[in-house]
Amino acid sequence: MKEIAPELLEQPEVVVADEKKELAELPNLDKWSKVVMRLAPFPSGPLHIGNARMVVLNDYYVKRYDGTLILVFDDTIGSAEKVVDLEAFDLIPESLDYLGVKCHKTVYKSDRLDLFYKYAIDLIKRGEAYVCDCDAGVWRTDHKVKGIPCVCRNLDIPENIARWEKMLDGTYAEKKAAVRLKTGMDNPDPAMRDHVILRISETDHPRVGSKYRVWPLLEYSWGIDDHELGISHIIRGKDLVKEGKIEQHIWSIYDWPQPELMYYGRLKFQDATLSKSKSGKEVREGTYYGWDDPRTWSMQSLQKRGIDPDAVRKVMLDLGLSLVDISISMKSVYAENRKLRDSEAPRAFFVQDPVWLEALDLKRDHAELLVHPDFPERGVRKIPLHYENGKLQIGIQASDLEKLKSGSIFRLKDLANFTLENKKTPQAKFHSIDVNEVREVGGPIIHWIPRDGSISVELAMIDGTKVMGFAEPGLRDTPVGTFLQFERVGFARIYESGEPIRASFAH
RNA sequence: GCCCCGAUAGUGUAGCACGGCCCAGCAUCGCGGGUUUUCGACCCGUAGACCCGGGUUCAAAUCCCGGUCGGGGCACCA
Repeated sequence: MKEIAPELLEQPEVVVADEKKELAELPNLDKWSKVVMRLAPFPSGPLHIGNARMVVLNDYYVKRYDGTLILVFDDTIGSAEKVVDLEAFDLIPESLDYLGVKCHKTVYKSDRLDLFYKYAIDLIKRGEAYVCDCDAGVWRTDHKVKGIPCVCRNLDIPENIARWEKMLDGTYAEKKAAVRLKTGMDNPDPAMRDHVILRISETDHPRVGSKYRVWPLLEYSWGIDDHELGISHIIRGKDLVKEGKIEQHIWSIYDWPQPELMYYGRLKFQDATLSKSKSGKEVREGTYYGWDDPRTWSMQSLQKRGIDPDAVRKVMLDLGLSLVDISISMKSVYAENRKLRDSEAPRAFFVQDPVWLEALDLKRDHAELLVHPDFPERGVRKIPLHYENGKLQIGIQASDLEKLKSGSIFRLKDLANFTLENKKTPQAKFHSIDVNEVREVGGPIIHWIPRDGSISVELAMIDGTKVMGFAEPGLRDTPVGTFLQFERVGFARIYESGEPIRASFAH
């Protein structure tokens, strides 16, 4: 056999697939000496879970090819609806830190107006752009829709330069003139006909004040900057494909190398409403308690809840680069988080709004429970039991008491089995120690806390409400920042010590 | 109205550029069972999809044509 067909004896060299499913290669890598990508958030607040796709995808590829990642604050003047918020310049880097994203360089669009002006003049001189003083509404109905050029389009270059000066010096008021790029009035796509690339705005800018009154539009500023910054690959949402086409038009005029454009579809969460403007309003008005309020779905809020950034990254990467609009559930993030963090999370008892139960005849002075059921080597937690006149007060969840029938047997987890004597004024009598006694009859095993020694806990829920309750005494010594599991309640993270201890519910 | 894009199980995704290895893989959810002193974790099993119609071909999830449905753009927003 060995001589006839030795290859059959050898173990086939199975190519072991990478643990992590790799995304597709970036296109045309050979065209570029280095992968350079950029993150371009509009600074109106921290990054939220919906922005994570853009961030994670770009960061992933930069890391994969050892490239450069540039953070570019897209802080042009915006509009009445889109307003730059100064604190976002700090909140966004904070969000990125959480996600483990490292930007090699930070750039502000609002620092680059002179550059945009320089190219604007050049474009006008080349006859590729013109200053249009038509009313926006009239231009839309009479020219764009019909594909008919307006008179401004055919004005000579000196006249256009003169008009440009008038835009800068204030002769033209807001909305009275704008620079249009000659993308073509005969373009079959009305969206592509001679788009405005610079316009007048007298609004004060939070960073540069009233220094400039002519501001670029996104597609123009990027047409210049993607080249100036040496960007090789662009990954962005598909709502920007028209802008991409306009950028390509600009790159063609100058015969610049064309960065690779890639788009992904819209991402919605079935169980989270994402609105940065609404969140901003609620934070300012104090309805939300801050940018780390879970209702903002900001990175800060996820961090506070103890969501591992790698859970977010994993989910985002799993979505890939598809153009389809998708709707996913936060449950997938939670599922990943559980995988990542369940093993580290110590267990504890927490009872919300406890009802007090009098436990009779128990002859133990403490309970011993495992810190983590899967890792007994991590030791035990002790819950001391104090008796007053031979009586022991135990707090249990109202919903658990409700399900119990008088006379039935139940177990206080890791302590003992009891028979419910009285439900109205809750009283239970010691039945037995062995867990099997309750298992055999299918009785419930519930969590509990002793009245004496427990510590009060405020648990911030995902819907913004805060619930009060008590946790076992040992929680006093649990460090701030600990991600733990309240048994039968869910995972949470302690973010503040004291009385009460404050924790944020994760999932 | 005009232009562009997309369509694989409940949800998401792989495969589609070079048709056969795909009676379609993976994850999650569902269901059943096991284990566990949690409604957590773990283990085993199970169910579930190529939008429709035509064409090309020995062979189509993959190519072509037509349709349907869905999304986006048509701002002096980003």
